[in-house]
Amino acid sequence: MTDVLREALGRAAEKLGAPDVEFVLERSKDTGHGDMATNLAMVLARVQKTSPRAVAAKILESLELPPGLVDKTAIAGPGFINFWLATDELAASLRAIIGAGDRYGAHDYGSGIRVNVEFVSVNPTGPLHVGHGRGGALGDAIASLLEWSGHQVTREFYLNDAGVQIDRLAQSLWARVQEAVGRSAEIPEGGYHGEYLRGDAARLLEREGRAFADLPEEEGVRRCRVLAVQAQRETQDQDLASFGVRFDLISSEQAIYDRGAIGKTLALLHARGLTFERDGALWLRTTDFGDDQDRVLRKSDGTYTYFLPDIAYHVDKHDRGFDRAIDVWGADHHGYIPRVRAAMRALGYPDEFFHVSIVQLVKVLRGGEEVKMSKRSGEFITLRDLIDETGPDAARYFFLMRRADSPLNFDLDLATTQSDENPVFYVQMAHARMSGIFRVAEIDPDTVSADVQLDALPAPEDRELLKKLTAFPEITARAARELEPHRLTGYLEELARLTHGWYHKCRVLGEPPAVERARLALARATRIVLANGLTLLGLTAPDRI
RNA sequence: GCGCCCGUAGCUCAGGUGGAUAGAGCAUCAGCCUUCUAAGCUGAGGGUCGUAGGUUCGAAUCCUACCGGGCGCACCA
Repeated sequence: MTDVLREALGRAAEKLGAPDVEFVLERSKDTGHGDMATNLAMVLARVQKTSPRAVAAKILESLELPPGLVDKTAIAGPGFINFWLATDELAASLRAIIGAGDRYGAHDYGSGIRVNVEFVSVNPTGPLHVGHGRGGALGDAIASLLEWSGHQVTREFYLNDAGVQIDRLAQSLWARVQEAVGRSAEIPEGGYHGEYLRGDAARLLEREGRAFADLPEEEGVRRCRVLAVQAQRETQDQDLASFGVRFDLISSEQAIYDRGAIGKTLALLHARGLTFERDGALWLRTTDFGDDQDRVLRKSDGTYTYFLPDIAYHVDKHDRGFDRAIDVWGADHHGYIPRVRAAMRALGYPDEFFHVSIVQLVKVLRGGEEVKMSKRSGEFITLRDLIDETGPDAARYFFLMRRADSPLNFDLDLATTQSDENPVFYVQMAHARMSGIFRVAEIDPDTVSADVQLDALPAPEDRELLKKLTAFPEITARAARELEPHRLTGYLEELARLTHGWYHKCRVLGEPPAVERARLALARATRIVLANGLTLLGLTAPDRI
């Protein structure tokens, strides 16, 4: 309906001699301002140097609207034009919601666009902590939003299974193995002190036999390299699975080395004349592409920096045919963005190809006090601990309810509260209440007819709730375009508030038949939108709580 | 020192491609239970949108400077 109105306004602007003017058509924030509002007159007035209200009057004169769309128009404030939508138009929206069902809010504008969303991508050196949980929730939600707008999405995890940190992990595990058979052993400098390696060592000995500990150190450590990574990956996968996050592909850094992608990437950059040698090292001239200093690709000792395999990995994403590569990174990596972007430009990729969403830190609060985390000592709140305490729904919701680039306070007490103060509970409760109506009536909601007389909805709350439902597709589109799932949690809370208010004020069952039928349809539509929003974010939509 | 992010109600935060009287939740205060879940609802108070300039008919939003907080500035990963 907004499209029809927008086109009509565009044609009116054309008649007034401004064919390509950009204007805003939005939902009115205030019910006194009708259902829709546009600033078209004010924008035109600026160009034509006349009074906005006078222009608004001219627009309304030349505006040709199809019948049955708008009941009433008004010029208001500094020159806004407000529209009151006809009841028939709202009735059509109700039918559209019910007709689309679990696809209501989906779009197809992303059709044919292939997107790679890479997230979590934590080193396989220990369990996931809460920060990874936020990245996981965000990446998964971004991926889902893009799918809902028609994109073809691959969820990918980049596994840093090469490099010096894996050596230290292997040495640390070997030390725990020695310890487990009663020998004294030291965790190496920069190694991993966490308790989890003790458990891994015990399981390893059980599986491989006690003789494993008697291997020569070199061989023992070598085998620990593989076994340690495997053990951490298993734990991480279990944690992610119970969090409802699943990947289409795990990409290994080691594999990038093994298949010679490093050399190819180097050759690619060299062929473009963008590398140079200085002080025995090989550099990439990233300053030509917006970075504030050039970066080393190959150190003077002959080994590669992390930067080079990372470029190779993104080349690989590009070669696999993705139109966009979206990376979800922790805030501590944001300084790394300019050099990777520079590398992408150096390779001639369009700027839209590479995007990074930064996730800020999570502060966990209990009883109003911060729960301190220290990775160095090996004591930190793991994602597992968090899920065990709050359940996956609350954890996911809390991670998503703030903008990713602002720090998050995760209030454990609030997340586990079964009351309206808890936003997850509040939204799920709204869904459960809608389901409750059908349960009591002993009606299958999917059989409720959408073909109802909207005049039979007597309360303003009926109309307000329905209008809110019709905003859902705009919210999913905006959230997908901006890669901002928090827009959806915010919308769901607003919708839940209206739903609870409507439920309280407007009875459904036992009303006159026409009213009951209309409200059953409205309850069905509300249930659909709440369920779609929750499902999209990876949460359950319970029928009872 | 340089770069990026942030600064909005007592608290936690939306709004940020310039638009109408700056919003929500929590907290506070005042009310409301013969109900399809009170696990709920209604109302009130509460603001120099960090500060100072600038652009504009119009700035929380854009620009500049400054103040405060976070993160980053490796031939680490």
